[in-house]
Amino acid sequence: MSAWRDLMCGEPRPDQVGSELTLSGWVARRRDHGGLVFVDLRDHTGVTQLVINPERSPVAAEIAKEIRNEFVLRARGEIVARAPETVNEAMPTGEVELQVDELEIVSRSTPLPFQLDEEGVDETLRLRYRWLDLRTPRMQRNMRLSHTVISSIRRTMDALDFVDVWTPSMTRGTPEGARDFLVPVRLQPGRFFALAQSPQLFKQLCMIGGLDRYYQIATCWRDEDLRADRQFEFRQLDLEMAFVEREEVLDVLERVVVDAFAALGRETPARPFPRLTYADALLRYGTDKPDLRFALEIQDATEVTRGSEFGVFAGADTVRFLTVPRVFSRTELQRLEEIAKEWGAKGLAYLVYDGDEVRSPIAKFLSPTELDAFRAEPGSTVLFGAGDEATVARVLGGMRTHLGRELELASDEELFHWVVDFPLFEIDDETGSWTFLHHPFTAPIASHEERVAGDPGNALSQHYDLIWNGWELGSGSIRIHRAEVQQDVFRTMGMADDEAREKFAFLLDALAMGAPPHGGFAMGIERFVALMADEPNIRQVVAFPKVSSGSDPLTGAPAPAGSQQLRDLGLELVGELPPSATA
RNA sequence: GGGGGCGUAGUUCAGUUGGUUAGAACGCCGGCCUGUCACGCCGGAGGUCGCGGGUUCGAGUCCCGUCGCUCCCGCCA
Repeated sequence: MSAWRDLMCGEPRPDQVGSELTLSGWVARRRDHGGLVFVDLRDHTGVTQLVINPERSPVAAEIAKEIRNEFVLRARGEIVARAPETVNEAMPTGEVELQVDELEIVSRSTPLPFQLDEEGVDETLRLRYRWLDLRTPRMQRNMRLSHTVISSIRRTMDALDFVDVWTPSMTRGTPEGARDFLVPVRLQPGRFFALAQSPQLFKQLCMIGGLDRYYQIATCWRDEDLRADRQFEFRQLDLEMAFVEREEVLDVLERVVVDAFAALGRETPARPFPRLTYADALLRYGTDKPDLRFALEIQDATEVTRGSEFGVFAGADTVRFLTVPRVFSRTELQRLEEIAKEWGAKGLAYLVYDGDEVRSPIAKFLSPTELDAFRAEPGSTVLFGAGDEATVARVLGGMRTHLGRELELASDEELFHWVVDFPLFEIDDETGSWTFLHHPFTAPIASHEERVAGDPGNALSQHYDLIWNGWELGSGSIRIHRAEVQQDVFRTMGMADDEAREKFAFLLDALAMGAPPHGGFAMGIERFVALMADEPNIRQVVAFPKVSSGSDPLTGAPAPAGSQQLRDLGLELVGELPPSATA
């Protein structure tokens, strides 16, 4: 029993009536009745009412006059039962209260910049005073939920004999992928570390090093624009396993997810999670991370519309449509068309089945066969995408997601699924040459190894994504474990052998010295927790996040560097910089 | 780099077609109050309407620019 508190503020109950004890916490509210003073004393467990009665303790009553919101108090007194008419059924501790004998103001507080019980407070203000925001039930819940998830993950990994290995944050820049955060080095001016975008290569080296099952809650850094689900720095459950095939990796991840649900006392999702191929996902949902909580599916009409009298259909590589169980007004359709155009559509053809009537500017061009193919229930709308395949998928996929959200079509179940059989390569729009879809260490499926060099566009990879309600939780793959396959991949990407050697000598050497087959996964911790907490962005589950411009309202970082500091690093600022950049 | 939304008191917001001294609630300060629990009552302080420019007799309101926040596209191996 500490002198500071014998119970937490949420704990007093009727069976403790009569006990003399100390409570410590923050003042949530003071109700001063002139004589009697009531104080709601709060900590993260809850609130207990203190009663300061001048007849019981004149000294405490004198002190109580000074009390303001968010003062830290220590109160010693007796837990007493409340009179029946003063019981507060709305609070767990509402049957009792602490009659205060001794009261100490442990710490004072200035008036707050915002009220802790107010909703909708500007987020920058909350972040500027995050220590206050953290006191709110929302943030307490999120921080503790985050902890519960992470400790559950560690338990699962431990139970499955994974070894937690620390890998460097400061490492060598990766030539492709996201922008690196660079760290200048005083001992070697002009040279830079890059902050790790992920421990990818190190964990592969762990496998080659015989560590067999590696994991880490790894912090990663990527210098890309921030989003609701993206921060400069974030954590991932990073794992890698030797002598495994895809199914064993997926099994581990499913356990991690199910155990986390159980740790939070929630109904666990059914295993195994459904599988969807990349090709199927793109065809039916127009995206590789579909939200499957609603059933809308895209259908292909390319065959049906071949030779259509509607020129747009006839001239398109691909024609697909999405049937939505709702009728839209002209205005709504115009709005949808604008959205479709933002995604690259030239327009948005539609058929509205409004009762017996079909509203559509294009119906008159369509043959009976076509109309038959598109026929839908009265009270629905068919939306078309026509053009190249990628654009059609993007437009109709985007439309599906947009309408799913807008029309609130999603069921309230938690849906996890895997997307598998991704292509190994895609054409880089800028260079016109082959580039990897995920990273260059992903293995092709065994029967497609020859295609790496011979037919890259048709080589499927052993990559897999884990999707939860339309959010990409993470991804992984079986990796290349043979140096010659790795060389083939680099060559297909147009990387000369000496260039590959220069950038990845250590990997190629390692692969050449007894590399076991291996594969792994990386799951975004903050995304997982944000979804668990039902928060719309990951800032709400990060203790001290950055805002979308990339700055931290609390510390004011990033900040200019002093000129001496820059000189030590061999750095000089050039070009036009905002005034704030000069120290 | 591009597109959308927002910016009025410490906070959350209202502010009509451009028109008198920019309001409310909560918070804050002072006073009263011994059973409240969103305590109550009385009184008070508090505003560069994000910033700059323009139109106008007159701008919180209209226009242009800019800054900040936010969501999205690009980007995120």
